[in-house]
Amino acid sequence: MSKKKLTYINELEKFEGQSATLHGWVYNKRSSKSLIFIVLRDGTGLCQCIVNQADVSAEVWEAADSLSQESSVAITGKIIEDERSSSGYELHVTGVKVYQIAQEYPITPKEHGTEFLMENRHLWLRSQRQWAIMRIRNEIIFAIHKFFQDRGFIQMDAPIFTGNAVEGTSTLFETNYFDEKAYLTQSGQLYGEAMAMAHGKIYTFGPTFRAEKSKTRRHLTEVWMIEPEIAYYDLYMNMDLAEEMISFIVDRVLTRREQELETLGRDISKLQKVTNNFPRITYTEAIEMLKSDKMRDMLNDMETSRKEEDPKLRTEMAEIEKEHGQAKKGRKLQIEKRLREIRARLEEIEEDLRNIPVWRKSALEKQWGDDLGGSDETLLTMQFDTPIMVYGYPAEIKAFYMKHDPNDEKVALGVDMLAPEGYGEIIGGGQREESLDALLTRIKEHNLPEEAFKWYLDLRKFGSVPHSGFGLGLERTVAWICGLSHVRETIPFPRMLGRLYP
RNA sequence: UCCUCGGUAGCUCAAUGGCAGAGCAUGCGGCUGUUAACCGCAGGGUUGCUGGUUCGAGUCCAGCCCGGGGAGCCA
Repeated sequence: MSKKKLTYINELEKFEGQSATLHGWVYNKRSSKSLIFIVLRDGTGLCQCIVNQADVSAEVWEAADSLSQESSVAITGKIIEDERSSSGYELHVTGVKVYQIAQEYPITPKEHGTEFLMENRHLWLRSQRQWAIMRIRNEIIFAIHKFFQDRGFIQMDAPIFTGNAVEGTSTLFETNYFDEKAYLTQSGQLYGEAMAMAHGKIYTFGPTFRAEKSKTRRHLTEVWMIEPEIAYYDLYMNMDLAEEMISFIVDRVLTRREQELETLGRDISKLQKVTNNFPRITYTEAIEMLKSDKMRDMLNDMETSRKEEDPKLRTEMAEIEKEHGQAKKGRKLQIEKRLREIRARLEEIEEDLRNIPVWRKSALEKQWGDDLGGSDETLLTMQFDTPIMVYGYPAEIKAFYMKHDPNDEKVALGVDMLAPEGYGEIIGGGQREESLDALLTRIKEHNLPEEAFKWYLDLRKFGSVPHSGFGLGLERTVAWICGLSHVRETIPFPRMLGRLYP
């Protein structure tokens, strides 16, 4: 006896001319007197199903007519190639089996605001854009595993509960662990180092938590991090690895998820430039770039172009508002959509004009020793087409475990990778301090409890070796590759300040 | 925590201090190839909350609540 199998929309070409049954949900329905068009969604794609009253029984017609948006249904019919269908195929219905008629589905085929969509995240995931993003996220996750597994890395898991605040800087979520204080991890790195001493090359892949009250398009409180850690790697080998990994991921997404990128309207040419040879600039060079005349000119140009754009948009707005009164229905909708776009852009311009002086001040007055802010990172990445790597930060602003440059004690061998197009830091890492004495000194300098790091210090007592690693933020990577304006759309159920539901 | 913008029908948005409206969604009717289909009719409101100014407040003022994105911090 043959096993029962389902037919999916993404394999319809195999069934051309044959009868097939699709199981899914009603994405949209349109009808005239004797024709009903059902756009069916089955998780693999969309297929338009046509019910012709002349071809079906009264029962089937009534069943089709009763379908509402997101009703669950099995539809049987002949698969026909047809240019009028977006997928290239459509189904001429002969049978309809209703599983459930959906109540009024809240997400209508219309624009919605973010607050409403976030409240309905559990349903929003069914929408086309969200569907495409999740498939790209999956592709990125799979690419990361493939990249490391092909290179002999062992995936190991760091604990999520930790007994101490690792770097002493970030705000962590505190939990009660059988009457003992425990924190949700902000990084698996220290444990990664222990695992690398056992297996040579390892990577962790898991959730990390930050309790900081950041409300921006780049922040979540729960994010997934990928943290490779490699024995006998120095900073430069570490940078080579990070660059190869990012190039590999982007290439996989470009070749295997082209359709989804198109659904998102992503400018693929920008991703095609991401093929190794990322610029590597030292922190000191970055500071010089920020303080340069070129940077000043660029900011002035930005300000001028925003100021010129503003009146142009206002003129256009006045013109189409005037036209709106006597416009026909279709044109009216078009005008209203454009008006919303213009209003949104005007708000952006207003905000930019408020921010540019702040950015200019931050960049031009930057001193060696200052940390780089979000705007500084954006300004730096605007000079390049690919991600860039900034390395050799002032030791003072970096974590205690980072190795210092033997040639310059003030410099730490840390590296950040900044994504282009303003997506900010996607990777942070570096070479770790392998000397027991140096680590003990740093722990004292940072006022950290030596006792909590006893096991970590053991790694420097028993066969300590030079080693390096980095952490990749999955959500920011997904946001960048998908070209999204906010990280909240990169994870099925985002956790952020004020958002614990659904 | 600070700065800034916002909250009007289920949803997206209008409304000089002067009768709370449109589109979508829903229900009913019409239409034989629709692509956010279209056309007609109908139902649908504590204008975030509390107080104040005013003959009169969605609109002005104060406080609070909720949300957007920016600073700090970070992936």
